Amino acid sequence: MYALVDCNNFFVSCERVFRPQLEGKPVVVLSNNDGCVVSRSNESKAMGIKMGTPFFQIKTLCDSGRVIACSSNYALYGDMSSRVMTILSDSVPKIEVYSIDEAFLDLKGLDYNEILSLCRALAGKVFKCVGIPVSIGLAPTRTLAKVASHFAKKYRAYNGVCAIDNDAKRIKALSLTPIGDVWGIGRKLASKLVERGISTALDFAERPQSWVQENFNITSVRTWEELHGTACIEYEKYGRRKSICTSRSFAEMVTDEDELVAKVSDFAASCAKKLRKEGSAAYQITTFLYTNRFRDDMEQYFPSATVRVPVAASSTQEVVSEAVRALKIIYRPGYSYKKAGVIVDDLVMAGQIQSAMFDFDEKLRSRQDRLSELMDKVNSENSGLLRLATQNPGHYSDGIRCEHRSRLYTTSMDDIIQVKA
DNA sequence: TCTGGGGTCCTAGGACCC
DNA sequence: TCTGGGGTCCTAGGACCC
Repeated sequence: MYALVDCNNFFVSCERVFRPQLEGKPVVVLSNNDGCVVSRSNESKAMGIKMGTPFFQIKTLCDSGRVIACSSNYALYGDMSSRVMTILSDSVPKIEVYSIDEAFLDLKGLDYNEILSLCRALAGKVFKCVGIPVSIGLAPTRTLAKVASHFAKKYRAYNGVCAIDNDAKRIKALSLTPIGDVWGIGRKLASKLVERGISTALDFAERPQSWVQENFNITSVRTWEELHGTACIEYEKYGRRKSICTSRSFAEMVTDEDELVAKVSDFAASCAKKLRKEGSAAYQITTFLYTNRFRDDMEQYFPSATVRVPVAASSTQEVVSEAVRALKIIYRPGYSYKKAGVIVDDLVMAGQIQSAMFDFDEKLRSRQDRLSELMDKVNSENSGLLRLATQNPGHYSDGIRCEHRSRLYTTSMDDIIQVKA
């Protein structure tokens, strides 16, 4: 059996832990820049507010106090998440953290009765210790566990834990699940399936496997298998990430090249820091720019440029200078840019970097690496104190809108440092 | 006026090889 | 004028996830 533990309305629940007065009220959490809705309480869902709704469309509701909006506070959510995950991993042999608010539990070797009571106890323990309500779905495959967790969340009678543990329950659950709600069936696929008369997960499962194979791809066949109770989506191997990205939309559109250089430098510096933190280095650095895709009245331009380095890089200096080089390749005056970002990929572990045969810059590289190490050390105590001259003073998140931000309740030192900076 | 950010996997098609 | 066949590898872009 697989168990999927899913935190209910996670970001909203995090806010409520520290502001209990939000309990029972319609609350939403907004994305960066107070752009759109990314988490909703049950009450705001009931009002018909959809995931991804642009904030300006519900601003009147918020201004009149009928809905409470919070700016997102990722430092807080990350910290709450790790508290939840710690409790889970202390309680079962192995967990796989699937996202900030979800984890699969490996329950091998436990007998069924034990599993059910363990899951009930776990849900209680997480709520008691962290204050976050969770739903747990139990089933023979991950896809069915996802389905089960939806039922656990939707119907109070389950008390937070729902098991799909026989065929009758499986059929019943699938018949009540819209095809688009199935894990792995996205918008495009769902509409194709609906066109072919398939509206529920059961409709899909009842088609012959050969039909799925002929009309769709391997991913859909796996989903079909999983819905039938055959596990075929593997436990993710704990590999390192294959790419790292830092990007932001801007509150105000940017036209000036120097301003973009400063922002891209910040994003690149952030990528370099993430690389060093997990002990890897990158052969490829990509910079991309977006104009505002919602403005039909303006010229659109979505360029990107990728540069390769001969020796995998993780120093702030090198990643920043390559990202800026890529930016200068794609920058065109006359456009208003709404978003930019830097991606580093083709990653290797820092210990396994292959030196280039004619690396005339070897000394320079090793000095830059040492300097970056030093920057990390200083910056860990004084966030953002040391930076390259091309970077912005302050933090790249400064200047983006967050007018409804909660305090950094669990990481208060960071709070103070941010205020100083 | 105002519309997020960070990932993974799959596949078609091109480049290249013999 | 006529211009093969079969295989692998790589990559960009699409679809999906939270």
